[in-house]
Amino acid sequence: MDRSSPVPLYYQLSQQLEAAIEQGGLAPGSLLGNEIDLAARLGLSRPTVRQAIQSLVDKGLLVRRRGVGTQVLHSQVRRPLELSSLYDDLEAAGQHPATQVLRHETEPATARVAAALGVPEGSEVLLVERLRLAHGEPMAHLRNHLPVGLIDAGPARLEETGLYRLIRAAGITLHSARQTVGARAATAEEGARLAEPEGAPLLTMERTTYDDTGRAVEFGSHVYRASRYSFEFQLLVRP
Amino acid sequence: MDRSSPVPLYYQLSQQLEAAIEQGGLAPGSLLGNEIDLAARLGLSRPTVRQAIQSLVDKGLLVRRRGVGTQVLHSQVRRPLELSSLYDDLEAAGQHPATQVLRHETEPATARVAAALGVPEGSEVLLVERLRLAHGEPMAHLRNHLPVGLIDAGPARLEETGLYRLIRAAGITLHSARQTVGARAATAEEGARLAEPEGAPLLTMERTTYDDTGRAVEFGSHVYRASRYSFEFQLLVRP
DNA sequence: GAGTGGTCTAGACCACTCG
DNA sequence: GAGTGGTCTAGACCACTCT
Repeated sequence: MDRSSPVPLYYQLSQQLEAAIEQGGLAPGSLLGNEIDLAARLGLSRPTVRQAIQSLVDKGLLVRRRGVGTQVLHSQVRRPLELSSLYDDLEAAGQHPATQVLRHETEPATARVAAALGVPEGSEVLLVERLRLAHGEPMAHLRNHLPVGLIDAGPARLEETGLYRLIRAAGITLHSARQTVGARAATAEEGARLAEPEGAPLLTMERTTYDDTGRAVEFGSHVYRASRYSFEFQLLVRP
Repeated sequence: MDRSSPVPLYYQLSQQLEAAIEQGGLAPGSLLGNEIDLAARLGLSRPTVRQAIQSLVDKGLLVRRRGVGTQVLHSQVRRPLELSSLYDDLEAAGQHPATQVLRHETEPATARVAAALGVPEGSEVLLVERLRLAHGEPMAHLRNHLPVGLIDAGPARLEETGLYRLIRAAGITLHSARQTVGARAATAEEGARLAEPEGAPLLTMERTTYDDTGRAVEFGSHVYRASRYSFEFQLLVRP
């Protein structure tokens, strides 16, 4: 432990434990050893050690049982559910994402957009409509509405990166999002845009994203080719 | 605060605060007052008050800012993402769910089922195949594979309640699940089962559920009528 | 009965935000 | 500079599990 570091001690410890688990130093199913000894060995207080362990329990890497001990989970999978960026996901998967900006303009908010963003109906909002490609093939059609003035990026920057990065770059801290995922058949127009036949199944996602004060910063209506894309995520049960 | 109760003090406090927020006693955007005063007023120590507040921050009801204070979120929506039971969801929505058990038997595990459940390929596993109805209309076709002996419920009990309730009733603590949500066109057979035309869009979900030791307890391949059902959930951003 | 995690206390110092 | 949350300590007692 490095006491001169600005990184909190509990966080240093949780990262060391996580690394040990990921790299197999702590085998799945093995016991971690009790908190008191661990605290004494590291020269930390018990609450600090507990805080480190609790953060890994919250992440789903450890399980604690009263009277038994703290155990490394047999988990086959990791990766938590995150508020993800399609652009970043594709890039991380080596899919070479690209973006075509189809529209980038302000328009009066419809009732639905106004309700989602919490602005008056008819007030001006920014509409960004994009086609997302992977390996040069269309993957998804993305329509987003944002409050005007939230980001100052033009079409050029939108073609280089994802929307979430631009929102974060504007100093906004994302906090939560409400999503609805469904499916429907492609219209002729949608099919032409996504290189799918009319009637092909499409995955739809509507999402409203909120910042850390609870204000809506983005409302998206997205359509994905079901033949090329599915949502994958991990849920934790609330205790 | 009731010190004679077996309910932890931090939990009593977090429930009181949550109730005050839900019922509007604490307005969105308002500050909670500092921890020290709150602790003194309630006769608690500061770490105990912090634990209560932190649990609500984790739930997404409050936001804390160093140097500023603790604020009630302007949140428009609540309901966290949970490992949900379709049966319970429909029942809570007043949709009068019902179940037809189509199959309930053991069979040798296919490679895919074996990999998901972590059992040898070809070993016997329980297959439960059900049709879920709402208001008497088909909603979804549910296929689940489980380790044999995990639950001892026959078809009769499966028609009365959801699978998760039976698993929990068997003394198993659910911990996490890995889900994949996609879409595809209905085959003729699927269409007939769900009262949809062939080629109609269907929502698909595959899910492996794990207990608190990390062992897989259930693998499900489910198909929902996209015209009747969509997934709705809220995500929190990891700090 | 021994060992574990769960809860709780009463302090302390620091980093940050704001006026 | 005043006020806030963030971190940390060194104890204490309790509830539970297992042998």
